[in-house]
Amino acid sequence: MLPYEHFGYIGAMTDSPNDVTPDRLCKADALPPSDQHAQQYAAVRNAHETELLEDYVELIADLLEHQGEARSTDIAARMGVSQATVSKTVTRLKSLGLVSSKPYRSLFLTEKGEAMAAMSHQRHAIVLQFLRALGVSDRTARIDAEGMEHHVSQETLEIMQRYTREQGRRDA
Amino acid sequence: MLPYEHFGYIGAMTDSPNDVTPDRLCKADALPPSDQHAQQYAAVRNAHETELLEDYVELIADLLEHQGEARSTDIAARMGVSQATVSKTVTRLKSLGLVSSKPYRSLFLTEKGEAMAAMSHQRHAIVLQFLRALGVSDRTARIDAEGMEHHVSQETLEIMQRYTREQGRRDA
DNA sequence: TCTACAAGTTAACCTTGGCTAAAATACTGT
DNA sequence: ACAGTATTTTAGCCAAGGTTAACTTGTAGA
Repeated sequence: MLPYEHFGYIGAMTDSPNDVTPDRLCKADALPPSDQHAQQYAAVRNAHETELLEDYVELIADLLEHQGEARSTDIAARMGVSQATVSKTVTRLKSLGLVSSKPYRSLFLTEKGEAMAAMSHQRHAIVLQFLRALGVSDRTARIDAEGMEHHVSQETLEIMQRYTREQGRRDA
Repeated sequence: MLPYEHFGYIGAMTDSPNDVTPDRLCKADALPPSDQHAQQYAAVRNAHETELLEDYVELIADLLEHQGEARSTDIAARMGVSQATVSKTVTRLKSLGLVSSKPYRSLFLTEKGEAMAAMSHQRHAIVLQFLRALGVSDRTARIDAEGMEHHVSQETLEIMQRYTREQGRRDA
């Protein structure tokens, strides 16, 4: 069974179709020009390339901070993946100059890796806080943030940040 | 050069670090339990599996609607990939029962494919409208929506929808 | 100390999603 | 009708990210 079959959103929507597709997005809405359309997909593919690397680096930074060291076992457990997979990915991270380590020893971030981790962490935090400020439950916000963070442009990040800030003021 | 190096978000943030990391997310913030953490990543991997399929199916539906037929050439141009890639992916879509076609002929969606396309389209529309309602520019909203749509849970979708609706009322 | 168990690595394999180049099929215009 | 062009498919290549199984290394306890 395909994952999407679990999603079951269609049923939940049929009662208010007008809210879903206002005029500017309904049937008559034309397709964007091919080249622009292609650029959108290219952006997504581009994001995919670094997504996993960012997740690793971010996780390694978190482990270093909270546990004092970053071990493959922990990464494997937290990523829900086998140790062999971690080992292979770490090799790649090393070849990209993001991570350093001696064989059979725990992992460290290079300067480049730390920069990436810091950026990733910021982005993650902004998206997570935004979702919570919107009213999304903590559990869901965490899951969604994990997936969304790599696809949010700087423009949108700034807007999310502003929203979160204003929302906080409103509560106070 | 890694794609993330183009992003350059760190510089933009250093002036207001307090807005970025409030107490509950700052250094002291503990890691979630391993198994829950693993589930988050699993959810992302799961989304990745269907992402591309959904994009294809959604695009095929759009082409059928706006151009009357869905040809590999158009898909290749719009996705920004080679025709060979399209051909291979379409083979997979057929084996999954989402698309049907005769060799060297244009493509159709099965019932299952249409259901997926409809769901995908709805989700896409909700996210896009939400971003625009937030104040994101059209160009950016399109790009971000394309990447984000596959990672937004139903709970968040409903909240986005409500926000967009209320925002619309406020404007009126 | 040395033996067992835990942790890390390596090898061999799979699928997906890209690519190019070449072959097969469909379409169009004279 | 058929020659030439456009489209689609096939074959062979590659890298990424996953797996299991077997091997190496590190470490802690008797």
